[in-house]
Amino acid sequence: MGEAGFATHDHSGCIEAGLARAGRICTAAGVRLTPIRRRVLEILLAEHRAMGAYEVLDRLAREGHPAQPPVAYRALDFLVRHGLAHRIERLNAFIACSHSGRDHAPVFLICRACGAVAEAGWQPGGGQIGAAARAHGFRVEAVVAEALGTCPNCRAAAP
Amino acid sequence: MGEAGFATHDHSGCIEAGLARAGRICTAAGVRLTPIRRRVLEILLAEHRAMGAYEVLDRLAREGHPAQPPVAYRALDFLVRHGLAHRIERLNAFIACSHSGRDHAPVFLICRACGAVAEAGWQPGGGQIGAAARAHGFRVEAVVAEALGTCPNCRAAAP
DNA sequence: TCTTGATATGTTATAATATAACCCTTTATC
DNA sequence: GATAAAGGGTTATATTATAACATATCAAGA
Ligand SMILES: [Zn+2]
Ligand SMILES: [Zn+2]
Ligand SMILES: [Zn+2]
Ligand SMILES: [Zn+2]
Repeated sequence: MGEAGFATHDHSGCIEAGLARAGRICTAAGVRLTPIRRRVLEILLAEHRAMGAYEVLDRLAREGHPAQPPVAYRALDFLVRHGLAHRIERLNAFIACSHSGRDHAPVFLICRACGAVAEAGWQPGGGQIGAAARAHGFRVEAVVAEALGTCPNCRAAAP
Repeated sequence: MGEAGFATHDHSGCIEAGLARAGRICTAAGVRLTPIRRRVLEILLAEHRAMGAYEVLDRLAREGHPAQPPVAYRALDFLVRHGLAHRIERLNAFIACSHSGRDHAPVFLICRACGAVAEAGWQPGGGQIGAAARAHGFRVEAVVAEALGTCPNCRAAAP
C-alpha cells in the first residue's frame, strides 16, 4: 500500500493489507464491512485502477454474484464515505484508496494513455485552492483535484 | 467581467462584454461563432451559474428554438474547447468563463447551499498539484480543481 | 428468547447525462 | 458554379445514477 504512484509495484499483499485496514477503520467507526462491501473493495484493490460502477457490477456477476445497479452504488458510496475508496469525477469512476492516513484530501494524477491513476496527498487549506478560497471568503468542505496528463511509463514508451 | 466571485455585481454589460470577447477570440482562432453557439453562450452568461446541458436545451426550447441533445452538447463542447465556457465535473454542468485571459487553468469554488460558482485563477504547474506531478514524474496537460463548500453570502444568511 | 427498531440488501422501474450515426445545409475555396 | 469542409437536424441508443418499495439481517433491550 501507500504511495505506489506509477511505479510497478509488488501487488501481492496489497489487497490483504487494504482489507485489513478497512476492517480496522470500520470497527473503529462502528460500521459493518458486509460481504458485498468487502467484495467491492476487493475488486477495486485487485484491479488497482479506476473502475466504473457498471464495471464493478460486471465483475460481481462474473464472480457469481449478479446484482442490480443500486447494489454497486450503495457499496461504492459506503466505501467513499469511509475513505476506503475515492470517486474520480473526471472519469465517473471509483478507485480504492492507496493512502494510509484517514481524513485525507487526495489529488489524483490520471494518465490519458494507460488509464493509470496515482493518488497523492493534499494539504487541505493549503496551496492555490486554499488561497483562492480565502480571497473569496469561501469555506472549503471538500476538494476535487484531478490532473490529466501522461505518466512516466507512457512517456518512456512513446515519447 | 472578470473576478466577480460571490459579490453581487452589476450584471448589466456582463453579457455584452462576454459576447464581444467571444467574437474576438473566435476571429483570432479562425473559427465561427455561429448563432447556436452564440445563443448558448448568451444563456450561460445571462444565468451566470453552472447549467446542465439539458437545462440549456430547455432554455433554447422556451426561447423558440427546440433542439435535440447533440445540438447543446456540440455548442457547449465548442465553447469549452475555445475557453469561453468550462465544464464543472462535480456538477455535470457548464458555466461561462468569467476570466479575461486566454489559456487559463481555472479553479472553481462551488457553494453547496446556493449553487453559485466562482472562478479563480490558477497557476499551472504551481501549487500542490504541480508538486505532486513532479514527484511522480507526471506531465500535467489539464487540471480539474473544484472546491465545494459555502460562500460568504450563505454563511451570513445561516451561520 | 422474543420483540423491536435500525441497517442492509434485492428488485423494479426510471431519471439524468451523453454520444453514435446518418443526412442535409451552409460556408469557404478554388 | 463545383467542390470540400464544417456545422446543424434528427433518430436512436449508450452510459451513468437514483427513487421507491419489499424483504432480510442484525443488535439490543424486555
Ligand atoms: Zn485516499
Ligand atoms: Zn500511462
Ligand atoms: Zn475561465
Ligand atoms: Zn452560497
